[in-house]
Amino acid sequence: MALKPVARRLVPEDVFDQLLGEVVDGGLAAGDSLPSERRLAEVLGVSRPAVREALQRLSQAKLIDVRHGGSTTVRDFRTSAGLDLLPRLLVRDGELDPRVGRSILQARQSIAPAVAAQAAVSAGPAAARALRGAVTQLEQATDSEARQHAALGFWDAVVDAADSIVFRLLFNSLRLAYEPAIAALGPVMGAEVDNLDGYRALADAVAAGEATAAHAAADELLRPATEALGSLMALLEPGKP
Amino acid sequence: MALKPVARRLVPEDVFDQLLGEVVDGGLAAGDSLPSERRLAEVLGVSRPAVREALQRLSQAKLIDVRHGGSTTVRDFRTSAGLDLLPRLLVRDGELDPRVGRSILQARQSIAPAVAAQAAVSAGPAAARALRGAVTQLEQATDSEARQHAALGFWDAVVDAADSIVFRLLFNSLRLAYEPAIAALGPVMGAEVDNLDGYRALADAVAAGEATAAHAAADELLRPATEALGSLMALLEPGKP
DNA sequence: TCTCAGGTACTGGTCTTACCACTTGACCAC
DNA sequence: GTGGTCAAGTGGTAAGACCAGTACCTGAGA
Repeated sequence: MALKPVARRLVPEDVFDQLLGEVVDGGLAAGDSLPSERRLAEVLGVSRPAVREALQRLSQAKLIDVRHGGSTTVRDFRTSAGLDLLPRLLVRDGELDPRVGRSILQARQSIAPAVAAQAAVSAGPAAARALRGAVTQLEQATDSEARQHAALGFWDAVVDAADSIVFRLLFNSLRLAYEPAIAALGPVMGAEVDNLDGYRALADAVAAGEATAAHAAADELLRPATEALGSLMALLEPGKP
Repeated sequence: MALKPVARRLVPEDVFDQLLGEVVDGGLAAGDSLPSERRLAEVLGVSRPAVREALQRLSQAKLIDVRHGGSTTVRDFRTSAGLDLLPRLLVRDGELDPRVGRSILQARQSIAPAVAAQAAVSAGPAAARALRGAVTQLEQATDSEARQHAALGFWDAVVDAADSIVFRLLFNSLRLAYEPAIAALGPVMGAEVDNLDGYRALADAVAAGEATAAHAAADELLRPATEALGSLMALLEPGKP
């Protein structure tokens, strides 16, 4: 019996999602003016504070520009939004955007080896222990989804070992985008998380402080999935703009 | 007579900043409970909606956990916050945190070459033109600060050429952290933005589609500043934890 | 006819108050 | 122990009012 928590839609959250959708889908183009708070509240059938909360959140995400006394306008999210917008771009209306997914895997392929190399430089005994523990977790995971979660835990340990606040926050942002998509990504990532030798090699290199080896191990570990999704995308969108 | 615009503190913004400071400075540890909204409003002398807006923004930044009916608790921002928090961490109380700054330059050193390489792969004629225009801007900038802004414009063009939504949002996040610190970073970055040959070499490599050369050019361009700040930090904090 | 000061209508910013919905914990009956 | 009930406290939402800043139009003066 698989029960799941009931989804409770909060009003400002709903308003936020609706406006966000309009902005990222282009229904509201950059430079457009939004209706006034009172008008929005009336149209949506909610109170003004609810609209206000949603607008403030959009403003914090750099998606709109609110000016006291003037009208609030839509910004170009591609040039202003930060990485925290990524989860909202990857899964839209419950569906994965394959172009965003490919971009994530490409970025991962570029960045993860660098993180691994830095982890090898700064890792102490405690970090090495944590890394080995993560490998054990990975070995004990039974199904593919559990292994994907364990793999996230492994990379979490690598990022910890790297001891970099930027890499840490960057990892958090990417994980936030990745986690909701784990089930959908199972087929693509299955081979990668089954490659236990790859994880062991990476963990050993980091623990031994061998930056070059760690870099290479991470690159090898991730490359198959990156290339698999890359060629898959090339098939799906032959005439990419 | 040098007048400057009066700082218009908006109430929710002020509340947000105060609570944010408590969270990142450890005055409120992870797991701690915040006072109720009514209590906070009373203590701070503002209305509840104002407090609410601030709390919602903290919640969106993944810094607190708000539960209907229960108390709102502080989360561990190191494991939950996204990269959009970076600007707030880099400059705190008007001062730069050198450890965060060093982390940013290290991450830049790791990531930028990868972006340059991908730009070389995907750049079309338009992107190459934009890149050359950015170099021209850089050549025409007179003082150091203008050159730093022009350098940002150059990297903006590189990121555009890479045609990756993740790299684009990542760049936006880093730029948002970097821009307020430009004046303070002048001494460290001066030599880098004076290295016009380095930018030209990188632009040429990207325009020519030579990924390996672009990677190397970007690495060379950024390395001096990275190492300069790295050794500076090593001096400042000999017993880094 | 042009220019610009002033008014006016509309926008976001803030507060107050009230009520609803949910969680918690204590108490009580079974 | 188990489950039900209730009260108190919390966040969620709404309505209305007023303050503060902006955009625009209007009319007097040049």
